[in-house]
Amino acid sequence: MTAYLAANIIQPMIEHSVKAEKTRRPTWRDEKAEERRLQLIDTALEVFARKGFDKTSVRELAAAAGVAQGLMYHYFKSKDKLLEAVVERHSFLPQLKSLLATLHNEPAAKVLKAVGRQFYDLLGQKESLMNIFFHETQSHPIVPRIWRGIMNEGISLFQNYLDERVKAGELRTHNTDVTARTLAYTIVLLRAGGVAFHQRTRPEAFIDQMVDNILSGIAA
Amino acid sequence: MTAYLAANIIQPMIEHSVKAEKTRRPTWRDEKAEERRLQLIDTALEVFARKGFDKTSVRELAAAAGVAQGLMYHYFKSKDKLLEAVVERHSFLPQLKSLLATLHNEPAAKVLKAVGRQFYDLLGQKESLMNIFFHETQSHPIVPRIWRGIMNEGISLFQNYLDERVKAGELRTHNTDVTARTLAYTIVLLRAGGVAFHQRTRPEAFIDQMVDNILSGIAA
Amino acid sequence: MTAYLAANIIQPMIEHSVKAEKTRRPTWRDEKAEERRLQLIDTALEVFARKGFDKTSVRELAAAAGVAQGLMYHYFKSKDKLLEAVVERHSFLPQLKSLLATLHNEPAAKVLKAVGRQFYDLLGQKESLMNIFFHETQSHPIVPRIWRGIMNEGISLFQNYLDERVKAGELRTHNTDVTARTLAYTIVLLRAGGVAFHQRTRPEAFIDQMVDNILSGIAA
Amino acid sequence: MTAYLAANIIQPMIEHSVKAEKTRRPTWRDEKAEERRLQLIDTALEVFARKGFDKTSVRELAAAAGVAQGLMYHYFKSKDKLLEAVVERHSFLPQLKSLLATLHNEPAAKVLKAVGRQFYDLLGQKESLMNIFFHETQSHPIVPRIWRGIMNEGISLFQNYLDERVKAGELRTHNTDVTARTLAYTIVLLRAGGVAFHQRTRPEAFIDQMVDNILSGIAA
DNA sequence: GATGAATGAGAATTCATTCAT
DNA sequence: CATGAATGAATTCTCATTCAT
Repeated sequence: MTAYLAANIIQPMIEHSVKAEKTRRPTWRDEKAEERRLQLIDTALEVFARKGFDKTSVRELAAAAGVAQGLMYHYFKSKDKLLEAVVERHSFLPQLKSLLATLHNEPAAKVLKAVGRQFYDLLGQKESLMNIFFHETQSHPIVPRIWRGIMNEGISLFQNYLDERVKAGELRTHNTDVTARTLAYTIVLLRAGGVAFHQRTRPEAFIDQMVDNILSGIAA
Repeated sequence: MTAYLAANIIQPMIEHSVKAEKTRRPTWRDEKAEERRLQLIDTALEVFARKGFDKTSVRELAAAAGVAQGLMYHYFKSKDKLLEAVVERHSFLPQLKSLLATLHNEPAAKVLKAVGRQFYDLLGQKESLMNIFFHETQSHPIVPRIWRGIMNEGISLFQNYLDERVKAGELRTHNTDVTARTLAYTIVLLRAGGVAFHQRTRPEAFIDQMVDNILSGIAA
Repeated sequence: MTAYLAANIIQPMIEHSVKAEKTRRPTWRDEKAEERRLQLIDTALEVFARKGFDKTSVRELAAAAGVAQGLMYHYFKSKDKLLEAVVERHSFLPQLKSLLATLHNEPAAKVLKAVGRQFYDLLGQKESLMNIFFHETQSHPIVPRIWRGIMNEGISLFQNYLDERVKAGELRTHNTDVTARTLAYTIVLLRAGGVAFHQRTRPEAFIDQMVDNILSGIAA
Repeated sequence: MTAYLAANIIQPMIEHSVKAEKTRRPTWRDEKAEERRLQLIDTALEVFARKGFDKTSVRELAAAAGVAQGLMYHYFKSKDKLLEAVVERHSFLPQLKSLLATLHNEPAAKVLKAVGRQFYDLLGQKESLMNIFFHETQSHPIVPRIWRGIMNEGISLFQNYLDERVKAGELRTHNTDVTARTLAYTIVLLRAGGVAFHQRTRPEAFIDQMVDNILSGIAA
């Protein structure tokens, strides 16, 4: 029995998502559970974005999802882990990648504006997540980690594209990292600060003109 | 800056302590009290920036300042009001204004890089405040209000300068709002994201090249 | 012991499972169920002894036994009832009785030491149960009831033996209750406190010398 | 300010009992606070003894003491620390020592019974504490530590006395550790088990006869 | 001004127990 | 038999705030 105990007590915390028992096709119950899990995550995303992580109690989250508070802890070990699940699930890295995958061998003058707008739109769709990225960075290391992952990957892909255009002779030889970041950072703050700052230029027009500026320069 | 202080710091102090008998020379006691008040604000700035507002208890703030918790409530009506005092006192609008005041009639090619770097440095000096701007925006309306005030004013002044240079014929006619924001936003995220994103270019060089790009364009 | 088991273990099992159709030969399923029931009890004994009743959750018990929590409630109406089942099943009264049954008409000088050591060993084998006796007495009346039953019965039998030896002229006329309890109590605490107190004398030697002292006295 | 912060933040937890500020004579407020502290401890002793540590909520403790729950945490860092404070404060080691200090050079035949009874009485006065010793040993290491300290010290002193009597020629040469423990352990269980076991002999008489047995032996 | 004792609401988390599958 | 999702009450602990001294 000692061996038995050892095997079962040492790691009594049951991972409920990844079933330990070999690989087994998910039963109806498992599917329901996974559905519920996602529902809880999605609800949490909205509430966290709206009220902020610290200002949201687990009781509220449960109420928003229409379940008992205790159930939250059936699905997530802690409120912190729930936040992690939220940012992991809603990371828009895939969308960003596919957005940037279409670029190859297209002339910059033609696509930069389109890509800028699409990026701006993507951030708009992910407003709740952006909110979390901006506000909950400090206490939860996973939040900046995900955010960093997205930005670094996106900028890297974007830079590759710019390098191609340099090779193709469309752009002059220059530090494409700077260009990529200038465009990306500006669009991010355009979105995040959009509510905050009195922007006089509509975002789409802003992006177009920014691209023009960077392509042709503003010197007389 | 003196006017600023007078309007925002002195007045709330008087309000709670000696009930301002018209205008009266500050006594020794008043000065001591003001000193203590500022000490509490400065300590709070650091602790809030490091731990976040919600994660910081009044007890901790008091301990960090070396006073009893109760004393906090002599100087600030509530923890929220303390945060307001912090962002009000440390708003760097004055510094930003004076930074931009030197620009008039200077050629853009010469000064844009310098101004960009100075702005970047200023943000660096105000790192704690930036932290608060980014993280505590949601629950405390005064935070984004101040932040907005700084950005809008700064961009407006910067834009005025750019318009001058257009008039002077140094820059071509264009939407200077876009240029101002492109530079400002990028530098802000360069600072805020500096730790987060793997930036391959050193900030000073980055700013120089960004200015070059925007002035001359990157098209071949 | 069989009678004991029949009375205490078999019956509650039947009660909850197959609703005892008179007396009926146990089927294979009944046997499996009984096996499982005993496994749950035995696991619970270990875990309760190690962690304490209150500090052990049903979830942990289930995990330790390798079953789902819900199953616990098929076999035991509540966590409290499980504890009762544990102390009932592991009561070592039968062993104690058989240990004391061998004494009759044996000379005290010869057997007291042996009996003392055997009692000490028995307590050692039942360490987990002893733990429960000592720690969970308060909240669960059945615990002290069982413990009392064992002690009272044991001491009574032991006293009978001593009375015999008095009658046989081997021991002087005296209050044998006192003697029986002195030996029994001391051995119990020797065991229970063994870990706690810095005992300078090894238990076996201790028991021998204690018996010598009581038989012959320590007066010069 | 950095030094300031370092000095005050690193150890923000204020020890409230031992004032850090030099040594300063206790003010009226300090005295009130200490009184309150003791009141909370004493209340806790009773309630813990009656209901058991785990079954007692901090809410109940506060109610029993007539204060707000939050105040408990002003005086004790946690419920566990409160228990530690309880056993530390009520350790009866001093009383036990003074009880045993009177023994020197007194003849054993005369004093053993008296000391036995006094020890029994002392345990009776400390019934609540004994309860805690017996029931809360497992989860709170300080409990057995204190209990061990008392027992070891007491037995050691008692043994010294017995050794003296051996040297004085009143007792025969023998392992006095065994004698000391036999008497002590039996009295402890006499007290602790008193309620539990059907003792047929009144405690005082029991102690007298036990001492007689050990001094003179029970052999015919 | 300054202290820290005192309050009570509310937070995260645990847990025995039930029950549909 | 067996599972584990679901419940909701209870628990420990934190914290902003007040106030007598």
